[in-house]
Amino acid sequence: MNVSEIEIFRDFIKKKGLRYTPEREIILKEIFSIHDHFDVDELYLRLRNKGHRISKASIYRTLPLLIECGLVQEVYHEDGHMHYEHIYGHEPHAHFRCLSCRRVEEFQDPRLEEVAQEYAQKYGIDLKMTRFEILGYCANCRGKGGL
Amino acid sequence: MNVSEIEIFRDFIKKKGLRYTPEREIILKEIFSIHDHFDVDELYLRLRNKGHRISKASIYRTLPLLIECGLVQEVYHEDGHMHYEHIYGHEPHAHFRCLSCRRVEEFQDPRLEEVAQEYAQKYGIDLKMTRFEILGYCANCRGKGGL
DNA sequence: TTACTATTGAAAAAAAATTGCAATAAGGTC
DNA sequence: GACCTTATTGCAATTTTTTTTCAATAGTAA
Ligand SMILES: [Mn+2]
Ligand SMILES: [Mn+2]
Ligand SMILES: [Zn+2]
Ligand SMILES: [Zn+2]
Repeated sequence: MNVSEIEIFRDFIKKKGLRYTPEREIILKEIFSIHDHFDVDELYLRLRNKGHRISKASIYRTLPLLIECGLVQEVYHEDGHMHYEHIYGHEPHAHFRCLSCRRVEEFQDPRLEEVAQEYAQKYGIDLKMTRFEILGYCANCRGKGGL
Repeated sequence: MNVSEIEIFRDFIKKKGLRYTPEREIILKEIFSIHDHFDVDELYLRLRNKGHRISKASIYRTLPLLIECGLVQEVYHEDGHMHYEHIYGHEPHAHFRCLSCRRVEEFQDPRLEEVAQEYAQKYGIDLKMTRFEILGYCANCRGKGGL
């Protein structure tokens, strides 16, 4: 676990005139220890299992801050709730999701960033993030009659 | 309003052994009369204002069917709920969303489809849909201090 | 230390989506 | 058309997700 995401978060919090609390740091650290996509409930349970008594309200309040400073991203909405991932220190990547087995695969392609950059440049946009998703049936699931 | 989406939907419903009801057709027609992104509540209110007494439950039950047969798509999740659009008869397109004014712009780029096709081919995926989103601050909003 | 005020957890509330159920009606068969 | 089977409907209740309220706590600057 690198220390730089902590510095980034603290600087961001300070610059906004907010307060850097233990709860915020614990949430940040936990998120960067998850090397997968996660949702609020998973994060909450993980913290809880480690003995932390951090409320879901605090998680819901902290996530937007982490997203705003570019450390975390909403990845996809599935089963009625959002799924997240930490992104600092990772190359931007796209996601394939199987509509049947719900497997999620990541992949990269420089053309995706290119398209985003060019569009941002053309319209004077301050680009914050991109999301590219492919939905379909994986090789194992295709032909098995959909769901 | 083309008739072909109706045929597609009816064929799909029949092939699944389901029943083609007036409610389902009314929902379909209404969706194809909205030339914009919409959410469940907007759709419900539009139907209601036209005198239809279609329940939200029916809308929530019908949307997955329309998505499954490729007529409708989830576009983005914002303000805690999903937003949709009809896609039949439209070129695949990407979305830019301004994080400040929430404006949504559409644009096309053949490279996006290329990337998706190539990935699907490579891994034997039965591709159903792709979603490409750019998030950032539009030319009007940038520099105005974020939110 | 003191003062100010942002943050917290817990509970309540709000919002979104799903489900149970009795009445209805689609659509196949005669 | 009449009849039968069973999917679908609206409504209300429920579940799930997210936000908000509020009193207690605690971060930060002076
Ligand atoms: Mn990922
Ligand atoms: Mn669109
Ligand atoms: Zn699969
Ligand atoms: Zn804007």
